[in-house]
Amino acid sequence: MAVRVRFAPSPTGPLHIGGVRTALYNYLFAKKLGGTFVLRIEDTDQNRYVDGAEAYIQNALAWLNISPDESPRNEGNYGPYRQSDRKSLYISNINKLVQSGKAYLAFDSPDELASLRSAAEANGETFIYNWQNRESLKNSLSLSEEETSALLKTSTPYVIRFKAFSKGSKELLKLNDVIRGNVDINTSLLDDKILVKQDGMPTYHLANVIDDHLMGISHVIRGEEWLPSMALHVLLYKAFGWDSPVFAHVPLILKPTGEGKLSKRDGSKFGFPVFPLTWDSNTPGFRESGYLPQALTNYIALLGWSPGGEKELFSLSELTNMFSLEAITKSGGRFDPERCKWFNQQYLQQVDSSLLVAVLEKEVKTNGVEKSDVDLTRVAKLIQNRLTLLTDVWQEANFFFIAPKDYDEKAVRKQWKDDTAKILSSVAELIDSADETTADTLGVLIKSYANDNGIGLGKIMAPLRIALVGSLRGPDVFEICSTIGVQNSISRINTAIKNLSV
RNA sequence: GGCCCGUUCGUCUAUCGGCUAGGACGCCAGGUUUUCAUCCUGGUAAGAGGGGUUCGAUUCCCCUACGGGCUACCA
Repeated sequence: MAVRVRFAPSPTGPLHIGGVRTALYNYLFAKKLGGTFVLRIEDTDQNRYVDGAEAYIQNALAWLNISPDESPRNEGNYGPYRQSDRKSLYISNINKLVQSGKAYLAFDSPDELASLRSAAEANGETFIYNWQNRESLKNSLSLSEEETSALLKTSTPYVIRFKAFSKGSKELLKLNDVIRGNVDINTSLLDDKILVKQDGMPTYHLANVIDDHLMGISHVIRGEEWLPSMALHVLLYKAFGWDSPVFAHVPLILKPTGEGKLSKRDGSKFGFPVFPLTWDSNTPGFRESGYLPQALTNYIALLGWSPGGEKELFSLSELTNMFSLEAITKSGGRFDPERCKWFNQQYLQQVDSSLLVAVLEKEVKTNGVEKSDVDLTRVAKLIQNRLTLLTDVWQEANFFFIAPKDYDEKAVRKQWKDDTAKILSSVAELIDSADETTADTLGVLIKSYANDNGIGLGKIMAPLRIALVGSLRGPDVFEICSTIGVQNSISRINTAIKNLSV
């Protein structure tokens, strides 16, 4: 049978990192087995629909290089790919279920049910709409045919419920999950879930089952929050007379503290992004925060799945080759921002420096540098292994383009001595007279000058760095000197002498 | 409360009955770099508790504890 999997988010806002991982696992599984990865938009709840969310989902997947083979943007032979466009399919199928007596109409109002629930709660009990009390509630099972059609004639609002269990039927339902193995469920404990809402729209459960069947979905890979619904879904497939797909419920991604699943608000709470792309000013994305897509997919793939072995860095195609549902972990994993950053740093060191040059070009412009002869490729190579995030670029490179305005006080106090000014002006002269100004020749020149004049190199290097950078950090001094050029270097040295010598 | 799932270093994980329990992040120390970072080397640190089964349990079973999920006319 053809492998077809789907990622089926609701367009209720930006896609968060847990959803991203579910999508990734679906993608990896499909690609590994030469199957098809489908994106279906589950927009049956019009109240929660958020404009732009669907576009966001597709853009996020595209950024991560895990775009679906079939989607609303790129339809295959199983469309439409939005549930709001599939309403007629739900209606025709649910009618079959009602006719066969496996589902029924219920006229109880939300208010009536709410008061039943709170009354039960007051007694320390739980109200469940199921075989134990459905005969005493207001529905097409308890009412006579005449009563029911009278209610329908007056357009009394109703929902359609699934008849989950009847007295005398088999209680034990054996379920299988690829990740969790066998799960036995007592179906007499199930409630009669609403399948069609008063507004005529299907609930998740109904739409999901019908769509997965109609779209030929072979494997349902989804979050663990759906595990309690698996029994209902299997029962629904049976009621329709359809085969169930294979189920795999992946564990949840937890907050860094472990208290509950990672939520949308945790990003700002813990100071890291939880969304792939920036959604608004309160919800920053990994992309805008300086993460590389391959770093994110690598980290997230390994949060809840492991190929074994001791390698950690894998490309998307390597992940694909090794992926298997069976190797997915059973327990939830905490999101660890530090580890995520480490992956990014590793990838940033491997990336082609042209990417950094592009970032540099932009930063140079936005930081108001008017004219600069500095070789951007050279700067990119010098700072590349100093970056953790792409957004670190300017912080690591600004002094190549802008002369220091302030000097690190602590460094100056420690390294700027009485004779520093004198030494540095000789160094400036030395640089000025140099025939060649590569980092190497400058290094040789200054070192031999120090040697010939009995001056410790320490008396030169630290002050020179302070003059050029403003503090004791950054790449090799001779490289900086050579990269910004002789004239720049000399002018910075003279400025420092003027500002720092008393 | 009820139902379901889970539990190996602080965190992510390996182990599919033989363990001196391996790797990675983090942290600590040393080295390289006359700066900082990178990089290298080393160190730190774990199978929730109690019962079984077995020659032998981290691994299989049961109980307890703890954690998580679900319990909507949301997905």
